[in-house]
Amino acid sequence: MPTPIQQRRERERAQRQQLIVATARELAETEGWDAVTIRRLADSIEYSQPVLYSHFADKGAIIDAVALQGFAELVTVLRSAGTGRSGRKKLDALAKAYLDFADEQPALYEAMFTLASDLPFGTPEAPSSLREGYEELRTAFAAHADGRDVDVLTEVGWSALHGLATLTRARRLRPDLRDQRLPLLLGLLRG
Amino acid sequence: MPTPIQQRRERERAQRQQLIVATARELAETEGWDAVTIRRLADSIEYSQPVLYSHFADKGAIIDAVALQGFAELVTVLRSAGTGRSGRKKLDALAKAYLDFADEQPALYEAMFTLASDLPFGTPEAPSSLREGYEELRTAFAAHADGRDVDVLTEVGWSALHGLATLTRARRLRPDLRDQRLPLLLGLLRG
DNA sequence: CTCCATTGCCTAGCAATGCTAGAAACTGGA
DNA sequence: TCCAGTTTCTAGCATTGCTAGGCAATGGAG
Repeated sequence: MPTPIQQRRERERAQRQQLIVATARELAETEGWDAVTIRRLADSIEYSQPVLYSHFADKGAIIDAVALQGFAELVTVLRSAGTGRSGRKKLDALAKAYLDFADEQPALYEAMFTLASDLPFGTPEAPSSLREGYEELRTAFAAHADGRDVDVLTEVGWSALHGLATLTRARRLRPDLRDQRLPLLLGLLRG
Repeated sequence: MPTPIQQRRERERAQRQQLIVATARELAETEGWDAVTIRRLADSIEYSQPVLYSHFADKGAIIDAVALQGFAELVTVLRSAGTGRSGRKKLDALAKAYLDFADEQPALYEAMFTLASDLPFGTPEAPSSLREGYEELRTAFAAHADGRDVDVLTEVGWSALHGLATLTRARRLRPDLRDQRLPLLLGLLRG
């Protein structure tokens, strides 16, 4: 039975936790993840370092929290790109939305896919946004399965998008071909 | 005009440099890149830390050297997978070889694609193995271009393989669908 | 209003890391 | 045997993630 005063404290605590995550994300996006140190975060939120450790077990947990936020946002981005469309148009819109997301928030995407330390993925307690994101993609691919297994197609399509996103960011692909890659991929995917 | 004795010294130096790279790679593969510290490398090669810095500007340069070695090996792997085959068989073999390479030497692959600090890629002095690797893939894709731009197709195909490799390693794909993904991708790629 | 227990917070520090300055030791020729 | 030049090592710095132990604020009881 929580007293009102305890409730207020928990509220403030949750708020501060959110501030930590937001600060980490912002700093990562502007100066890169290397610049995200516990000391700088502590300075930013105007608390001492141990306070951070009362919210998160270690630095990795902070990154995980940012990643999780990223997945949640990716879901909403994909959803809004998909609503009102279907078939080919839906797939095109989702793919473009996915690449734009990765392109516009590279540090966030990095947290989600190369920094996050083993977020539970295939497990029951996979944070729901992960599964939801997958489902969102799946509905777009379903229309183009054409006899093929929808899940396999989704995984392969997602992998292609992910590879495109990461190799583009690492500048390993020719800039002058940039606008031709996604159309070609979409052509492949719809058979 | 180098005296013989200088030559010997340079030879020994090159040998030691190679030892550093090999040690870093081995340690990374067995214990992960986090375990690769300058101190441990120095201990392993039985020299003090500053000696390492007489070979490499910083730790990143060591990783880059490992990555470069990886690209050279990837080229030979792809070549040997491709020789004697053509058309569909060649593409299949190359793709499988690529994924096997990434799967069997995850730390090496990580050095090549997520750790390497800006190896010059699109530039004139892109270490030749990078361009050679791309060319090797390109020849395999050329047979299936079918009107499409070969370079775009190669980049997209490569991205898909890369995405598959990284997402698989991060355990974000369903293990039970593992054997179905590559065949489906190959089906897409050949049109 | 005063006291006190509980909770929350901060100061100070540890161990490990990448990297470097300066001294010491070795090398090979005179 | 000695010396100049190079190579190597010892010792240390600054920064990092993380933690122990003490201090202070908070809010209820008398």
